Amino acid sequence: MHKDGNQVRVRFAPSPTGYLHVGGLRTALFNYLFARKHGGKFILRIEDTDRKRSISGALEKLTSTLKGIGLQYDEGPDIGGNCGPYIQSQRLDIYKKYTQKLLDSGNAYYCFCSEERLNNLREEQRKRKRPPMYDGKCRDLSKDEVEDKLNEGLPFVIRLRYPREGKTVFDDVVRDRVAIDNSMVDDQVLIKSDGFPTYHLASVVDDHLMKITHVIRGEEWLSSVPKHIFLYESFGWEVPVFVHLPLLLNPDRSKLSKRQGDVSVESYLKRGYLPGVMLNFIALLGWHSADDREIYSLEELENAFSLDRINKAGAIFDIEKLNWMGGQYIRSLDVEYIADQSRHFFEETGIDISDNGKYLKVVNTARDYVYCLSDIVEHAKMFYEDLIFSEEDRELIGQEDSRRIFSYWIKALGKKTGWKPEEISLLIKQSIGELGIKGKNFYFPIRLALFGNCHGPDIPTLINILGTGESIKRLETCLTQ
RNA sequence: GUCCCCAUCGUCUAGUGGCCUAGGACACCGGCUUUUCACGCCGGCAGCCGGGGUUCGACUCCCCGUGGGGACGCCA
Repeated sequence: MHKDGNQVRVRFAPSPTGYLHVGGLRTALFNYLFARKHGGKFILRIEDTDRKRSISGALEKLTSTLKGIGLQYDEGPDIGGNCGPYIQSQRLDIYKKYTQKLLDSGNAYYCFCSEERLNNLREEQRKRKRPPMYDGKCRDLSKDEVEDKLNEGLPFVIRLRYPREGKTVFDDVVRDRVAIDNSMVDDQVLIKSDGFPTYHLASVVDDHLMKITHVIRGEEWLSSVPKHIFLYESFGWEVPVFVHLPLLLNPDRSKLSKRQGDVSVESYLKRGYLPGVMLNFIALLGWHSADDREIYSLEELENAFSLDRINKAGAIFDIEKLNWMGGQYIRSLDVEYIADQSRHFFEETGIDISDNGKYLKVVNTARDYVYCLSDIVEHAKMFYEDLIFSEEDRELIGQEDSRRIFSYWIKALGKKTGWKPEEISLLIKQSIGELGIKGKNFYFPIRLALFGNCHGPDIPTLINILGTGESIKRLETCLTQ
């Protein structure tokens, strides 16, 4: 299943931006699934080589989100492993060592060009409708020239001396064979002037040192593969298998971004989209089994997943379908589980749910209306709080017929406690007959009195949840208004 | 602009030359159920980007267009 019969080792390598992007979650998930499917290892590595972008606390947030959603990694910054450290900013000496090898072999060179010169160069090239690339000014500096500039203390970067002739052909599990002309590949900066490596150097070095067998990442990396291959070959290392995943897209088909909606996994989780839902939904963006199945637990995905069923085309992140799936899960899981997961949403609102029997009934009823847990409160609070009536509601409540209904029901319900739903159904029929009020004129006032809304669960359910005492109390409240 | 990638209902997708009169799911529309809403059930609408080949036969293979996306940073 992989080269040399070695154990599969894959990694998810995000930069610590402060939240987990749904695109990142998809990459993480596919890596995870592939590792689990083949009994391999799933590694978390933090790519914090951009000092401007790193945010404090991001690491903790990331690791807890990953674990919370169920993607437990086998090696990583907080849990260690044999190939650490797993944070790139702690591996600077390693990159330095390998950069020196590149310098020695002539596959990299010092560049002293100022940012200003580079900007002007690019601008000029753009104007001439040429691809913006480094012009190689420092590519052929003599040893002495380099020495002099270094001694002068000039700031420098180290660039890859990429061949200008020929073409690079490589295989990708998703894209098949890809060919890129070497003349199109830039002399990539490997070490920035602050001494930190860029992605290209760091990820190649780390992937090799961490014995990564399959590089599974987003398609945005496809065009830099030649640089990576050149690096592997310069070091004399084996090139891993590349798997470039189709991009996740905004509704307008551009690369999924936070400008067009919520892309933070944490915020979905916070709103009570179940972890399993996020995973299940996102697995289907770019992957699909041969049959029509769409609902999978993480464990089932681990078994069903395979790289050869990954799609080539990008997929729009469609929140409508996410919502549908959310509702499916909320309705099909054990009510105890849903109730338990929803508990804190009620507590945050200050609702007293200490009566567990009632709480379970409430959740069981309210879950028909929602696709994420936080919305349950909206459909449940009427069972706990005093009802608020609009002007229109009051008018209906105050009508003579309404008052007759309330009186009748107060009296009827008061005869006993522990009414069963079937008995309530019977009582409804009976009261309609005796009062001579039917249809909307009967149901709307009583529903309003009990629930504060003309729409919602049926009356037997309402009374069953509220209990006889509270039901009578609510009817009396309306009668005295 | 250059290079690379991609292309089946509005969306996610099944389809690997005949099983396709193109299947499923979301959304949408209609019906049933319900006092109502929601859930649920049933049904419907809707697609192979275009043009050339190859072939007895193309959604499927090839070419050319077109369209979309990505990359072109001392960001990842």
